[in-house]
Amino acid sequence: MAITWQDIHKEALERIHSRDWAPGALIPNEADLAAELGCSRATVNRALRALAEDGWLERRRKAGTRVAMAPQRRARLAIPILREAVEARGQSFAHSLLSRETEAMPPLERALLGLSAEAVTQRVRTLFLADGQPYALEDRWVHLDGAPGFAAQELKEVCANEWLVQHTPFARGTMDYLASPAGPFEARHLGCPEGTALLAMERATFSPDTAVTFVRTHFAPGHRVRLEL
Amino acid sequence: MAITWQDIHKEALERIHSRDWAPGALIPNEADLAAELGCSRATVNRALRALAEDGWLERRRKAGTRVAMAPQRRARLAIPILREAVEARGQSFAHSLLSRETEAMPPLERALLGLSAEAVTQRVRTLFLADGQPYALEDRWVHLDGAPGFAAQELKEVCANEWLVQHTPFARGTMDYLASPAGPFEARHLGCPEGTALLAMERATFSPDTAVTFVRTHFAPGHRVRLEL
DNA sequence: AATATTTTTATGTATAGACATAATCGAGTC
DNA sequence: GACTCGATTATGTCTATACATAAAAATATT
Repeated sequence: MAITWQDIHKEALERIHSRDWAPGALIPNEADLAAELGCSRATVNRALRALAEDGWLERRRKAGTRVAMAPQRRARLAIPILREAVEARGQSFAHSLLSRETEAMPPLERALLGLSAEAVTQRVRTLFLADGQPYALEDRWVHLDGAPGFAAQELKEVCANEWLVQHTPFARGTMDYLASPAGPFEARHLGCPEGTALLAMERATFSPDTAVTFVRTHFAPGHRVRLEL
Repeated sequence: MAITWQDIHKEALERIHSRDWAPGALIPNEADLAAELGCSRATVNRALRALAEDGWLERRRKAGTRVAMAPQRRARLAIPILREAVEARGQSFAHSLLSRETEAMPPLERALLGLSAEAVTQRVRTLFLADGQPYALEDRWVHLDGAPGFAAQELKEVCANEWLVQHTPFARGTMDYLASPAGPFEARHLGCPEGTALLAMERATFSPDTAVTFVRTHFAPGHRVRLEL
């Protein structure tokens, strides 16, 4: 077959790696590259666009394409779906509902979701186990108006996380990672001393219309989030 | 102008959000969509491919395109370049070299980089300041064979991080986030009590040929990493 | 010299048409 | 039923061409 855009992609990456195209330098324009490499401009465009999306190149109309000063500025993170993360390691997955109450959100969390004090929310706390060992402790508030049907749902089989993923239209959100010392609650359920440094994740989720849920998850001691670059 | 791929992208996202195209369901093929929406198949392809890259759709040859069961499974993380992160918040950026010695890597870190015990490495510790306040504490090993010129470099003006980014061909690596209690060294330099829960990042970097560097960075208390979904 | 206007140019994108490729489906076979 | 194998089909990609658009560079105007 003819030259594929992957060929061009590979060739360009090699030129970047070899510093033939040095960081900050302007590279030849698409038309010239197409002529040099023996393919159409569209193919070159496809390859260079992919490299730009991954942060290797910076492109601007008329100004041309240059190698990024700090290459590889973006990484993809697979959003953890707890069940999959656990089962991918060949461990058994289980969860147990610790508590579920209709409870107003604290002002701080409420502000993050942009909800008024009148919004009705439910607090659900769940412990996740991998091979019977504590894996993560989830503290979740669900905005009932944003998740119709949630209140009526038993959470024995399906955990809150999975129910929401499958039943609410998801649009956007934020996810923060931070370190947090274990409080009495986390210490008891994760089986570690109070004050242990734990990795925590805070996630706010919005449907196209309104806020849906805010979660704070504490992971068991030693947990890591890995990104491949 | 004619219909753009962004139009199709938006239209498709709306159909997903409205559950007109429900999770798991098969959507019409490209040719049909092109006919329905009044554009060429290439335009539809561009839009659907973008949605697939962001995790909204799953595409397979012959099998067709379906809405992902757990939509939005990937997030982009902007890899922190400390100087940029600090300056983006309008704060002044400074760094101070705490120590620099030729020192063998501990076996654990060495194994991560796949280096033999003979590899010559330098250990560099740097404190980063934002508006004069401690921001992050970096503990770095540099494999001198993988970073030619590093040993001769003064690190007063340019910090190790920036020098390496600009002078070594970068290819791939891993990045882990974890929680770690402050030891005496971190406590002293970050100005917090020993045992404080700190967010830490471990990063291994490889050039096309060999391992380049391993870094462990402890961030000041309260630090967060944010991902936009 | 500062400012406004035009020209130029590299990337961005749409199109029709063609072929490649993977995977499913169904027909025929054992 | 289990299997092989070819037909079918949806996505993947390349091509050539055309025009759009942003922004830099050059030019004209004040």
